[in-house]
Amino acid sequence: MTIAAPTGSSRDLPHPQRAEIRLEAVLHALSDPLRLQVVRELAADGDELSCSHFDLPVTKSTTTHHFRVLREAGVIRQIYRGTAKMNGLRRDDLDGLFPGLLDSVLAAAARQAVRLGSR
Amino acid sequence: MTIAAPTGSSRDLPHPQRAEIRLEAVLHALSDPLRLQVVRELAADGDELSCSHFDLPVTKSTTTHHFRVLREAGVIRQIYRGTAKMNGLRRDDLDGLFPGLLDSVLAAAARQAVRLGSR
DNA sequence: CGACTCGTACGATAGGCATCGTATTACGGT
DNA sequence: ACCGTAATACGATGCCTATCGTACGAGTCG
Repeated sequence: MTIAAPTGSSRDLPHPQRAEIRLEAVLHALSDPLRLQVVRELAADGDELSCSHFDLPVTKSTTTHHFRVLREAGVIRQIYRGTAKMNGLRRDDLDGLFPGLLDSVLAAAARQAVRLGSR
Repeated sequence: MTIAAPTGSSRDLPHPQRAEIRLEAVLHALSDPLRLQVVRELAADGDELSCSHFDLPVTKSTTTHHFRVLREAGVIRQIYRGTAKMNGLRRDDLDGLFPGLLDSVLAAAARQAVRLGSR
């Protein structure tokens, strides 16, 4: 065990395995407007985005908290890339576990955004 | 306006109109295991069910609370029918607002039920 | 090295919520 | 008219959570 850091970074974050992801936790994670917005942007971009890319109307502490909720629910995957932390949707795992769910939620969110003030 | 009670009952419950239903509220309502279970049974039955039909591991007070959350989120419709209160899924409204969402969630719940101890 | 940036950790706080128990109201039947 | 049943209302309680502020740790670049 002399080797501590497998991939080069000394920091690594706990992610639930695919089989550990619970539907209720996913729904709960998505039921917050801030977090749903983050997920929508991640899905729209399709790639990894840094935490600082998002311009959320809360402090950095709160932002960290929301990202952790999403990660612990299994919705996103976070990895450190130098000084930034990159966030990516776990689309493969979610689609594998709950086919169509993520797309339905994203479509619903998009529809509602149009229905309300859009923006 | 001499007629007060349209359908015969003096009690009526506040329901959000279709346009008032918010995705976040729906997701939050479905993120509770008890409530998700109720919605699954309602969807399986396809018809209206009385509150007392459900055998939830909580007291009646708590049951009332959960049904109210579902109703106020716009997930179910409740009407008094004599001494019982019948509950029905607002499938038409939900499908109209968020096509495919409800079915995805139900399918996801069914899959997870099989994946875990089923029952 | 030193300074700056990104994000975490920890504490504190206030509000929400799931839960209960008990008292109360509304209907239906005897 | 009376009782039983279905469900609500209300108050209490303890937990969860969204939010903040400040202090700290890890990397990057001058």
